[in-house]
Amino acid sequence: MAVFKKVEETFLKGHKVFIPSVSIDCVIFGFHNNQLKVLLLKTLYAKEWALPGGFILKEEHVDDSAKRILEERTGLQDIFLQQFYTFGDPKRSDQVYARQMIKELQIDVPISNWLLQRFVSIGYYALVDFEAVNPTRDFFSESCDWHDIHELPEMIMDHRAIVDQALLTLRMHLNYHPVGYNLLQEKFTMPELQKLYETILDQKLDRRNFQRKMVSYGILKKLRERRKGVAHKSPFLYVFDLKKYHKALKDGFQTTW
Amino acid sequence: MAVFKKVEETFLKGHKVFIPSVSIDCVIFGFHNNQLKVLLLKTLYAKEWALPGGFILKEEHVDDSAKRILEERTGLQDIFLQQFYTFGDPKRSDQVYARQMIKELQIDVPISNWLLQRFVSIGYYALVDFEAVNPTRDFFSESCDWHDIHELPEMIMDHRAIVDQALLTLRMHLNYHPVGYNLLQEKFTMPELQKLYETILDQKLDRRNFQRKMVSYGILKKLRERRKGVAHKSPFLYVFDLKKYHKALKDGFQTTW
DNA sequence: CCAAAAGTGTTACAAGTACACCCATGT
DNA sequence: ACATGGGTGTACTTGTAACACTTTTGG
Repeated sequence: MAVFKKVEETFLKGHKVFIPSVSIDCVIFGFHNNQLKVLLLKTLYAKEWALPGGFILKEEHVDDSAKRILEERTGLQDIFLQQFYTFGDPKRSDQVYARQMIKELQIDVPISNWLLQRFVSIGYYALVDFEAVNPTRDFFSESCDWHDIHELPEMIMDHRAIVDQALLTLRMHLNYHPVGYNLLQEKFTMPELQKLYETILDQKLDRRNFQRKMVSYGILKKLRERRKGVAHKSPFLYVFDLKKYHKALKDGFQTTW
Repeated sequence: MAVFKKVEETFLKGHKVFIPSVSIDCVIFGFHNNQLKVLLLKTLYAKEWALPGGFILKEEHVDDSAKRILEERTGLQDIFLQQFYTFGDPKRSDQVYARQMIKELQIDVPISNWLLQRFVSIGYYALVDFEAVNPTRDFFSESCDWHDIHELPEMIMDHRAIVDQALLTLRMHLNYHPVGYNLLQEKFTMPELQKLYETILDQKLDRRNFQRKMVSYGILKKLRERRKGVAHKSPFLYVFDLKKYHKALKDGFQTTW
């Protein structure tokens, strides 16, 4: 059984390729049907779900580890990734689930095994195009699925707190870095962009003020095209003006002082 | 020689008490003579300076490790501490300096020694009362001193970049969390508070607008007392209204949306 | 008595908020 | 034809920026 082999190999040989004590957890946000979604893995040997995560190769930049983990779960490259916090509570206890696993799989693993040690976990959040993602489970899980941010299932360890922290950070960053580019299709309408903001911020925004503010950033290009086949008045399509978008990101959007 | 003993012990027995692969670096900010200062350690076996840092005890919360490290260097408890980024470039190479040390001290250490491995470092910044600090060196350094943020000496590894990142983060946080409370004496004048802000932000601010804005936060108490013995008109003293200060911190100062 | 710093107030402009009208589209 | 959502404009409120005058103090 391939899964068994792979899990056993990770337990027994992981310490040769990964650095110990440090893991990575990714909160992958997507947007679909006007809802903010998070990509989760159903654990094999527990009823809870888990964040896509992994370990850091001995000579790998931590950012690259996160990127690698993300590519494996989504099939996407060039993902928008942002480190947001490192979780260092000794009682996060990655061990509980790991112990359950070796018990279920009846792998012969000493208590000193690297995976049974305490882990500090570096949290990254990612913004991805929901449609483009091909959710792919890993060897420690039975499936990989999107979950509405408002209806998250039971999650292992402190993963729920990690999601909450990621969302808080994303909300903060929203003021500095317009995120639509990463979460929407190439072409989108203003109402769609607004729904995205409303969903992330979990509050209603004024239609007209939102439009004015977005336009004022000067990073959007309004197309002559309109969204077809929808009920009511057909809205205009927009795309990000990548040149101006990246320039604005570099210069920063807001400073107050 | 006590230093030798302690360093040797860390190399040889550190892996029994600390978790591997993870270190902590602290950027300790103080304010003195209208200048922003950073507390640095002069390394024993190199000409460069280093950030106060350390490792995480096996059962210790990472926040507590940072707190412990800070207490050891400053003699202060209850310090304002904020995790701001985790540095994970494999080429940060903590090893260079460690290797230099074992060469100088002629300690017999195998290449597999825990301290010669790659480290991921969690960055914390701290805001402390300059006057209250008693700078104390550790066993890897010959002295511990304040340095002006604008005149930093040569620093080991990526420590300079860590300081820069800490300062950037502090500037960002300034909009959300007024920091005067941690960096100034209990009683202070408005011009002193303004100097602090100007120093952190590295820009002049308008006297009158600054005062109005600060007062509008409603977290200061104006005393009847004035600063005595200074040239020119004596300025009023202020203290933080701790009750309102903490309430404001919890509620947040700014949200824009 | 004067230079330098501190206290205070006013005005102009930009940004954010609230709200109203008309238009296009599918049912 | 009409209900629903989309496009656009305008007044009001708040916040930020720029700026001037008076007061106090030590030298």
